[in-house]
Amino acid sequence: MNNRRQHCLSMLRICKTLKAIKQIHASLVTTGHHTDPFFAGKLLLHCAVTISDALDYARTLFLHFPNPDVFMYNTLIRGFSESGTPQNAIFTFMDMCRKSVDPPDSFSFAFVLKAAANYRSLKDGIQLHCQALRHGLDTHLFVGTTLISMYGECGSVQFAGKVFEEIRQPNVVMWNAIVTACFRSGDVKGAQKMFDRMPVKDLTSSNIMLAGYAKAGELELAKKVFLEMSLKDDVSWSTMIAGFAHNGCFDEAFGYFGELQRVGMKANMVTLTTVLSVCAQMGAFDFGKILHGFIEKSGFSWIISVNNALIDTYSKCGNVGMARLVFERMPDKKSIVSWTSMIAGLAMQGHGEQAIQLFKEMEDSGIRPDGITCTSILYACSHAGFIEQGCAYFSKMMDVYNIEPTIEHYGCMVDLYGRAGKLQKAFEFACKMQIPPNDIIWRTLLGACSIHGNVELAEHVKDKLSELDPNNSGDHVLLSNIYAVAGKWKDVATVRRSMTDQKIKKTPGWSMIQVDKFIYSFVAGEKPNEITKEAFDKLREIMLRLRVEGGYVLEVVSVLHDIEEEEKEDSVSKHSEKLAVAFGIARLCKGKVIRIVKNLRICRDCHTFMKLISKVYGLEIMVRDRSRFHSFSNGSCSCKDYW
DNA sequence: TTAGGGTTAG
Repeated sequence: MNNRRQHCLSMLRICKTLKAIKQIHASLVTTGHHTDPFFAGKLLLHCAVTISDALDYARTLFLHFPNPDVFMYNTLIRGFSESGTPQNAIFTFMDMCRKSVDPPDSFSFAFVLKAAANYRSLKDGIQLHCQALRHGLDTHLFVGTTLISMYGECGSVQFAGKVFEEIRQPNVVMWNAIVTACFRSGDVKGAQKMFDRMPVKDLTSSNIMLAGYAKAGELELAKKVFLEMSLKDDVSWSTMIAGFAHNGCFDEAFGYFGELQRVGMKANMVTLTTVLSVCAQMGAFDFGKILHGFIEKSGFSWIISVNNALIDTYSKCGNVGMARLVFERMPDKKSIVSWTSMIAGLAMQGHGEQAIQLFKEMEDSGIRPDGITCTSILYACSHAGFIEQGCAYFSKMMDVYNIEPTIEHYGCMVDLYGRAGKLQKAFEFACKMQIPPNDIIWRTLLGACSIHGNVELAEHVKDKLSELDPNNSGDHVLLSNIYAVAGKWKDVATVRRSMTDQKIKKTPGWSMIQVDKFIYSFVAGEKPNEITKEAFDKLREIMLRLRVEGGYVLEVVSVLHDIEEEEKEDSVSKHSEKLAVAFGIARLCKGKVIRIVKNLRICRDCHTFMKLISKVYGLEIMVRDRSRFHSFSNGSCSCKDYW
């Protein structure tokens, strides 16, 4: 019997797929061991916990087992608690209380409380707490710790505190749990107090403080703790990098990465994915390439998450070819994140057909899309003008893949109709949504009204926005631009006045360009300096050449005021991306691709301008705007003028 | 205790 047990265990150890699990199950049935609690328990554990997609099979196994013991109940609860449907863990737990001969133990409570925490159900959490109390397990170290975590996740720091104070001698894990719970509930001061009270602090406790401060945006406090730490590990460093990156302080995030290397600490895979995501957000292509080289050399290139980050980085830095190369190189190891990143990357570049083709390949290879994959394919359709395909994917998502649409999916659909000029359809769709439309939905529609010049609907939509997000400067500017295009100058003035009255400031546009090792940024309306003077001089020269050789005429519709034509020209010609591209032409070597990152969307005039430069100067220009890429070459753009 | 894919707009 012992030999058989050993054999079964070693079989399970090497078993990685559901198919292999089924074979082991079949062999247990032939020998009659499938009803033995030992074998059944181990098999169940493997299905419910170890293998990622075998939870349904675990449930079937469980249901066919005549008298499941506590271990089997706990295993199924554990599997469900980490799944997409943690509520099932609660149902299994209730079933256990009703039917099982043995009562739930500390493990049952630890797992089921984790489930309540995972879907943030305070109501279920409290009921489970009462049950734990009834069984005398509420002060058990494991159960108590999960109770604290659960209350923290559910935002109830008071209850977490009450549980904590009941424990006579909390260990360090429990202290960490109460500090985390405070941070989770947004109680930074409480976390600080608890941290000060801790009798013993280990490295983990300090790391929790770093992460908590950083997530709360308290970067100075995080820095202080970091400096005071006598011992720092790789987690401390990557927490700092991620913390600064999350708060938009990319330079400092990079700084910590440099410092980490200087002190001789080794970057782990989390650090690398974090730094890559900073590159992606900044559009820092050259640095991304250096990191890629480092990853290859240091043996991280087989890790799925690192590859996913590389795909995303290359995509967001405009090199979809390199992204594709990384993607193709991971044949059996693509995760749903890999597929989604690649589809989104293609979509951002305006390669709608290729995105759809890849989605098909994914389906053919038996991979099920998740909600985010569906958002990406809908995004691809809306940005390529594929209305029918977009609608078909939306239906397929619900009917075939059983995915409930979220606000993001609805957003894509409103964009799909709106961008294509079907404004009425877009409006009706927004009104009929299963969830209440948020500001983004209405803003999408306002953007569509701007593209297609529909003043009446724009005013109606702006009213909705004024209820949901009244101080958003972009909405005011957009409405003002819509009026300006329609020549309604009185209305333009009214919007302008209300912006001044409410102290709403227009976000200035900026563009960045890297030349050699430096990043230069150009901000609309900033004071002239040496760099901008150089850019302006070059820009004047370029404009002249484009007028003569390319027949360029400024498009000046999208300017706020009713001002003289000449002044409008001046305003449009100052757009930051024009200055950045002029600077690039002045400073970069011939033949080098000009890469620009911009914070807002590119305007129609700048778009025409870039197309002409690419033709007249024989250059390749890449502009990453707020939401996508424009690759200009030989007089045309990859977005096919649809954006 | 750290990370990684998604909707809009200025």
